[in-house]
Formats: sequence, structure tokens, C-alpha cells
Amino acid sequence: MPVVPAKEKMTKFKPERTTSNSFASAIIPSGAISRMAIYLRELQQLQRSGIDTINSSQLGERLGFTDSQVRRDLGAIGAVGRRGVGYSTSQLCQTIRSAIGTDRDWNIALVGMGNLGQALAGYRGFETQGFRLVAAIDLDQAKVGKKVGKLTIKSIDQFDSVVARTPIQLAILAVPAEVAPDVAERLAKSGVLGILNFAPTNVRSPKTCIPVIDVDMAIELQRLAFAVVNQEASR
Amino acid sequence: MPVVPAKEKMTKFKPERTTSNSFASAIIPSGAISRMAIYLRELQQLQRSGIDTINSSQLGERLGFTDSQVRRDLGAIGAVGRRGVGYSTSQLCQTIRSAIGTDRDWNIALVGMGNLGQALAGYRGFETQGFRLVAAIDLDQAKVGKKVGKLTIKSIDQFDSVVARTPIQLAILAVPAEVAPDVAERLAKSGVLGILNFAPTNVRSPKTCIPVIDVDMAIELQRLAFAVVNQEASR
DNA sequence: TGATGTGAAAGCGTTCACAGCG
DNA sequence: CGCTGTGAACGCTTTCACATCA
Repeated sequence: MPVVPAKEKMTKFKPERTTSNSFASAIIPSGAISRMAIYLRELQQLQRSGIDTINSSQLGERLGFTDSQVRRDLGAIGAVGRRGVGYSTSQLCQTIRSAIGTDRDWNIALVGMGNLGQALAGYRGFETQGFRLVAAIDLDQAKVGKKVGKLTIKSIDQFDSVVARTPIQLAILAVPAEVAPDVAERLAKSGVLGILNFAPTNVRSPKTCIPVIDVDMAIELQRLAFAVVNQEASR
Repeated sequence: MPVVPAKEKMTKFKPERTTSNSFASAIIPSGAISRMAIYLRELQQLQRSGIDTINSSQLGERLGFTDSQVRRDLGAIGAVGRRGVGYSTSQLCQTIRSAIGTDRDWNIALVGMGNLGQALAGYRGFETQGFRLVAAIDLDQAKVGKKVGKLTIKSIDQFDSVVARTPIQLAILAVPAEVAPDVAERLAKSGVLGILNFAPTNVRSPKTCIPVIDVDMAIELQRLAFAVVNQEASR
């Protein structure tokens, strides 16, 4: 039997984007989100260099993506370019920010002030993307009260009162793996909406049903080792 | 760009691979590699708890994967389970390690001893996966000669002589974004086979054609922000 | 009996190729 | 003319469903 293309216009949801602040409940490929952040990083560099227009192949070439993929990604968030010209870098930055939700500020608590926590506290590059470190927490009473940058380390027991004063949407979890799931649950209970988890363990559970993004250095090294053994290109 | 169909294969796989245990060469889905590392982490925890057998649904449930996916992944690296029973945790650890290449040791140079570099130097969890920090490098002459743990910080100019003494396969790049591409190129020239890049910039170039895995905290936070706004579950 | 292992189907994301438009 | 925007093809990944076997 021949396949008859009973072609029907299968309309996918279009992002419905008029200006930079409209509501876009589009289905954005999850892999595209990471790329959005990469585009944004590159566009900001371009802006600093005074370049205010770029086309899909140039942008793709700089990052190792195809022009086609760049256009798809940008199209998915409703970015519009000028045919024959390209995209406006500043406009594109705006559109991407509003698509991934970083056109507003996010308050962050840093939980766990060991080596990694302290390094993260000193990390520039959060603020420039609209992330503000507003609290530093540790489980160890010995560390409570000490200063890290402008922040005074608080106990986890003080967390609720901290949240009462300053709303905190996100938490960076940098505590030992043994206690990470418990702490994560506690944070979720206190109203934290998402966790960036540096502990090398799974902190998801029915009790902690908020989004979690994991960053595990050992896992990344393992991916690298595999890529090396297999002579893979990456990204 | 799409005019000339000079079809070139972009960033894709190199299928042919032989595990050191069996003779079965398998094509491992790239996404599966990250999961392998996650399986491994969980299996090691299970082993420590004295559990020596696990089936695909139990393992999947702990990590948020379907049983079906677990079996496919494990099948791809030639792991064998016992029908009606499950997989041997210790055997599975072995098989995964040999599949991703961490059944042998990897020597690592840590390049950039700022906040993050120093935190990484103190990070436990590399060694347990067969990664050995054997050199600490910084660009700042003021830091050269200082000790970080058991390592003495060396200048980047001494890198070649360090490699001559101790072969170094991987580098962790934790230098400022401005200098990262140059340093990456230099490392590749010195024979480093792969780079774990913490600098928030693209270090890939025709001159640096070794595998690179990027870890950008700001990007991960942006992914998290997106997940929160879209009420997504993660992983 | 209870799990594995795996064809086949379904689902997604990427790339192709070109119409459309400034 | 050059580049965007996008159906359609393609190919990879996941899920389904069940034969298979200790």
C-alpha cells in the first residue's frame, strides 16, 4: 500500500511574540535552552565589541553550530531577523533573556560554604546574568556568623526567617552528598523554586519535587574521558 | 550557506569501539554516556550499602529513568544481567568503567588557581573515579611556588617540562575567560588530550581540536531559571 | 515466575532545501 | 542578491511490548 500523504496542516504552537515581553508558552527543545545561554554569552561579547548585527551562519560558526540550527533555535523563541541582513544583537539578547526568564532578577541562596561554596561566592558572572547572591548558609555552626564577601553566613535553621525578609527563588546546593537530599527537601519546603545541585548524588524525591539541575564535576570528567577515548568532537 | 551541498559530517559519532572486557563493539548513544556516569555513582553507593544485585526498574526508579532505558543503556555497553534476577552491582561497575574509559587512571593538570581552581584542588571525588591531580598551574608568577595541598604551583611555561616527567592526559581549565582560548591552545599543543573548561567562553578553534567539555555555572543557572518558569521536571 | 534483551513503533531534534522577502 | 523562516526528510533516542530464558 502506498503511503498517502494525507497532508493536514499540523499547526504547532507558535510563540506568539509581539514585543519582548509577551507570553511565550512555546515548546522549546530542551537542548535548545543550553544553546540559548551560549548564544547569549556570545552576543554579549559581540555587543561589547560594538557589533550590532549578526547573521545565523556567522553566529553558528563562532560556536560550532550550523546556521540552520541557529535559525531554528532563534525562531523557536520568536526572534525575528531581517532578511538579507541578519539579527540585531541587542534585540536578540533581549529576546533570549525574556525566553529563558532572565529578564528579571533571581535571588539565590548559597547553601554549603566549604571549598566549593566559597569559590562560588566569589564567582563573578552570576550578577551579569541577573542572578543575585542574597544569602549564604552552612550547616556547621562554627562557620555561622563569619563573613563571605558581603554576606554573613547563616544557619540552615535561620533559613525561613531569611526567606521571610528576602524572597529567595533559587538555591545553589554545595553541601556534602550525605546530607544533600535532606537539605534539598528542606529548601523546597521553605519555598525555594529550583536547585542547582553540586552534590554528587541524586536529590530528587517525591518530597523534593522542584526542578533540579545537576553539576557533577566527576561526571563531566568521565564524559571527557569517553570523548577522548572515542576521538569525539564535543558539543 | 545552504547553496553548495559540500556535505560534511559535523560533530558526530565515531561508532567503532571495543570494550576492554568483551569483544562486542557497540554504538553508545551520546546521551547515554552521562547516564552511565550516573548509574556508576548510584551503583557505587549501592555497593557500599552491601547491595549486590539490582534490576533495571529499581535502578531506574532511584534515578528517574524508565526500566526500559536502563536496559537499553546497559545493553549498549554489553552488560549482562540474569533473567528473573537483575544485574550484579560490582560487575556492572566494572563494565561501565571499562566502557567509559575510567578503568584506567587519568592524570590531570589543574590550570588556573583562583577561587575555583583552589576549590577544585580540594575536591574529593576525582580520585575515587580514577582521576589524579598531578599538576597545578597558574599564569600569575606571584602564585608560582606556593603549595596547594601536596602540589606546588608551576608556571605555564614549565608545563612542557612537567609533561615530560609525568604524562598528562587531561586539563581542567579554570582561568579567566579572556585568556582561556590561548591557554587551551597551548595545552593542546603540549599534548593534552582533552579539556574540562570552566571558563565562560568558547575555547574551541581549529588550533584546539581536542575534545572539550564545558561547565558554565551561569549557563546552568539559566537552565534552572527556565525550568522553574516552565514548571519542568528535570533530567 | 520475574526479569532480561530486543525488534518495531513512536517521538524528537537536526539538517536539508528552497520559497519568500527586504 | 543574501539571509531568513520553515515544510519535509532524515536519523538518532526512547518507549512499547513481548518472546525468551535462568
